[in-house]
Parts: sequence; structure tokens; C-alpha cells
Amino acid sequence: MKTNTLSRKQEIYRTAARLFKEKGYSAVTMRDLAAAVGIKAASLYNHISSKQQILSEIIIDIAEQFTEGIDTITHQKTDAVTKLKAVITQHITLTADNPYGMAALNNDWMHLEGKLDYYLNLRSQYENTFKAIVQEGKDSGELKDVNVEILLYSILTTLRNLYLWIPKKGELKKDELIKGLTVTLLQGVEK
Amino acid sequence: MKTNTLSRKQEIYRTAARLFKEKGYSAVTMRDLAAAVGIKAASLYNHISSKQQILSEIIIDIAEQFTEGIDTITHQKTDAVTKLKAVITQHITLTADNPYGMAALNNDWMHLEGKLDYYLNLRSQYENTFKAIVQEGKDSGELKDVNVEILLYSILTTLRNLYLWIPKKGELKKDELIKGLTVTLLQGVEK
DNA sequence: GTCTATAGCCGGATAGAC
DNA sequence: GTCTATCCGGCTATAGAC
Repeated sequence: MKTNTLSRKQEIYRTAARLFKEKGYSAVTMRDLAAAVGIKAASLYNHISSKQQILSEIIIDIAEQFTEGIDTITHQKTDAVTKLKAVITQHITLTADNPYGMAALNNDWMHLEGKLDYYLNLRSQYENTFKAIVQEGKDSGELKDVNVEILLYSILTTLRNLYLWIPKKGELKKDELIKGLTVTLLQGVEK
Repeated sequence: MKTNTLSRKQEIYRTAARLFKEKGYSAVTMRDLAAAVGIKAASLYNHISSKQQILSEIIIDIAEQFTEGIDTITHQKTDAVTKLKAVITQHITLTADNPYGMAALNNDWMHLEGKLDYYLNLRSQYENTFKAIVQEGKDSGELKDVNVEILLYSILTTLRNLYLWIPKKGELKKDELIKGLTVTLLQGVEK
């Protein structure tokens, strides 16, 4: 059964992600985090085991969602443009669900200690799958003959930085954003 | 007269920018910086006055170049698309000249202390001018009737994160990048 | 201009009372 | 589950010898 109240542990993770977005992992102290939650720093350790563990759980959780999602999409039996649109939609949905976590994933991954290699593998896998979809669209003639590297960079960068923009645009409904971004990113390259 | 050797001060700034890109301002210690330069931490202070001053000079220097450049461009008597292409070219050129500084500007501006307000003003000014050019292109009919906010977000984000990509693409000549990005960013929205 | 030594502060994390 | 008290190490920056 779901409840409306977050567990203290969940509250700590969410608050940490928000603070990491604002100042970066290294600049956020356990005293900052504790104050934002409304307790003392020592009390945090009844819920979490270390600052590093907070970062790790935030980042790995999201990274796994992205990798699993794109794997599902890429195995669907549809054309490349449909897959691309599904990837864009997934990106917007996951970012809207957790913009602060996305910020940590983008900006603080290099501060991962134990799980850095695992994270880097997930990221490579995601990028390679994304690139394969773009290449597939070009090979099949669905996409114009643009530079794949540049197109990939441009789309990925725009999507990865959505967390900067989504919280400010609460008035833009998610559906409008999906439609608008799909058009902006793809209309120039679709045949 | 120019020399081939950087002054020690210049060497410190360049090295700091590179380290800030890799780990972020807060995670780089003066000992890290000193070791990368080949001296002891205390010796840094014969060349610079504080860690904060290093960050401030790196960021403000670049931010002023961007603001001055876009002001010049926007006052030229040409069409909006020509201005947009000039802004894209400027962005690529300034990023290629100083990718590490661009990283600090993107990721560490919130750690500015004395000059934070000044930086935020420069950034607002830049964004407003950029937006006015896009709006001008839409009003004049040069650009399709796309969502200005989304287009602006997409272009600006792509340009701002070029620093992540340019160092890896040494083989891509700057002219190719300018042409490729201009096409990718604008071909879908030009009439 | 670089060094050693160190001041003074703040960081993550733990111990143990309540 | 939260608190106070505290350890101990690392941080920026300074003092002063060479």
C-alpha cells in the first residue's frame, strides 16, 4: 500500500539530490543535508551509511532505468524514427520524474567511488545503442545524410540537460514538451 | 612581444581550469593544483591571491567575451539567420579556444562569491539577446513557426556543452564543425 | 620564487546518552 | 531515532627561512 509520507530515508535521498544539483556533490556537507532535512548530521547515519552511498544510489538507479529503457526500445520491431521518438519520450519522462537526480547523474558521476566503472559501462552502452538507432535511420534512408556524430551529440546533449529546464517550465505540459522537442530535434533531419 | 612560454600565472590558470573541468571547483584542492603545476601549495600564493580569484578570473573573462561578441553581432544590419549563424560560430570559436574555461563557466559559476551577481547579469543579457534574435527570425518569417522557447533551449544547450565534445574531436576541423552544427541546428527550422 | 611548518577551520563519521 | 560531544584528517592561507 502506498502512503503519502516519504520515509525518512527517501526524504534524505530526495533532499540530497536537490542540494547536489544546486552546489554539486563536493560542496554539499552532511551538515547542510541534515539541516535541510531538519535533523543533526549525526542522525543521518541512522538512515544511510555514507555520503558516497547517497550519491551512488541516486546515480546508479537512474542510469539503470535509462539503459533498461533503451534496450527495450531498440529491440522493438519498428522503424528507426519511431525508436528515436520513443527514446526522446523516455528521456523527457525520466527527467520529469527526477530532475534533481538527473543533475547529479550529469554533473557528479566522476565522484562515484565504488561504482564508477559500472556507471561508465552503463553510459557507454546507452550511447552505443542510441548511436546505432541513428545510424539505422540513416542507412534505411529515414534520415537525411547528416553527420551522425554531430546529430547524436546535439540530441543527446539537449536531452541530458533537460533537467535544467523542466523545473522552470511547469506550465508546459509534458505532452507539449514531448511534441515540441521531437519536432525541434528531428524535423530538420527527417526526410 | 609574445613568447612561447606561459608565465607561471598563466600556467596556474590553465591548469586550474583543466582540473576544475575534471572534478569541479570544490573538489580541486590547492595541493592538487600545485602538484599539477609542479610546485608546493604555498608557492601558488606568490602568483595568485586565492582559489576563489582563480575561478572568478576564468569565468568572468569568458562571460565578458560572449556578451561583447553577441552585442556586436546583434547590432549588425543583416537578417536574423545570418546573426544566428554568427552566434553559433562565435560559440564554437570561443569554446575551441578555451574548452576547460567553458566547463568552469558551465558547471562552477554557482561557486563565485564576489562576482556572482555580475556573472548572472552577463548571462541574462546574453540569453535575452539570443532570444531576441530567434524571435526576430520568427517575426520576419525567416524561421518556421516553432516554439521559440524550445528552439532556444535546444540550441543554447548544444552550444554550451560543446566543451565536452570538442577536445575529443581534434580531427574534426573547426570549419567542418561550424558547418555541421549550423546545418544540424538550423536546417529544420529555416524556411 | 620556492620551501617547511603550521595556524585555524571545517569536513565525514563514530560513541554513547536519552 | 535524535541528540551532544568529539575524533581525526584535510582544507585554504599565512609566516618566515633560504
